[in-house]
Amino acid sequence: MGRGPRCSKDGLNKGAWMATEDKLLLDYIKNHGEGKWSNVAKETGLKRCGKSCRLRWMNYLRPDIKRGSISDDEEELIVRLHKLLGNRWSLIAGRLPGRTDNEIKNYWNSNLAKKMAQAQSSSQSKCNNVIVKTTNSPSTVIPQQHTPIASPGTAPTANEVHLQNADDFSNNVAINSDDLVKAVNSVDSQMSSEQGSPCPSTTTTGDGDDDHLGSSPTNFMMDFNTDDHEDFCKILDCDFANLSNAMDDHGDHGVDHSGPILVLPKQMIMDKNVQAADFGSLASFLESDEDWLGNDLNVMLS
DNA sequence: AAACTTGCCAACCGCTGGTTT
DNA sequence: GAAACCAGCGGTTGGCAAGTT
Repeated sequence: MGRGPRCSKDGLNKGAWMATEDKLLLDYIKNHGEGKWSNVAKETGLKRCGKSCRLRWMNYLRPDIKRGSISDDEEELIVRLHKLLGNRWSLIAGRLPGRTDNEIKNYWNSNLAKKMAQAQSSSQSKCNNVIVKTTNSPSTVIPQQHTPIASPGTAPTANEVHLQNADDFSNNVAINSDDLVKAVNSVDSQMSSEQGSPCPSTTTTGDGDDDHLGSSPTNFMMDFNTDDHEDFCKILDCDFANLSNAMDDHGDHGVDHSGPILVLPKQMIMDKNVQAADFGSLASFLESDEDWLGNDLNVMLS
């Protein structure tokens, strides 16, 4: 696409970083702040490309990085977030203070993927159906034609689960999960600007304005996992148009949704009186031990 | 003790999207 | 508008340590 390689390989070091290289990079960041990675090599004499420097800083040298094993709570959060977001490691990491996307990705691949695969194989033998949950009627059981998206241990795929008839939509609302991700990002930036500071759940590196730690998202899921559902409601309030569009479009089966669709109980979303309050119940729903993206929330693609 | 296997994790690679020139 | 630059993301790889045969 008209661009050469970003990291010229000539004369650059590769592989594990030496302590002296770390020191050069740390000194540079101390003096100049994060960013301008392409200048690091020029100004420090470090024989590493900017990309490599950035990675070293983000994954290892940053002072707020939490070392040590992943706790049970963190693991549970990773599993839940992965169900919601798929392999969007940076988004997941943004909700685990001190953890890097690389660390979470590695942890998933080496630990959780296997666990999830085992859990899935045991549960799949019990049930090969997808349940569409409705507010006013008993759950509708639909023959599963494919593995639902976000099945444990796998990234979301373009699999499809067909409803038996269009009436099954009547009590449900479709939310494009990509829109949900946008909403999460949107509220992140909104809350950051409201607070005029980086995410309260992440620590800053020191003194300056350029102490932004990457995207510094709010710790929405961590907060959400406490009893405070306010942030979750905020998300859906602040970018409700996205969700509504996906919802409105869903009656038209010709609409091309780019991502997987979550089907939620319609009443939970449509009733203006409960717009905020009922997302608390949605929060409770998501909080529950139910397999909310696998079965109780039907996941499908248009 | 040596050879082999397995698992972990830091780092690399290719790609994308946003911004600048 | 095109090209170049840059930051960032997710998939993959390679080296190392621990465990097993």
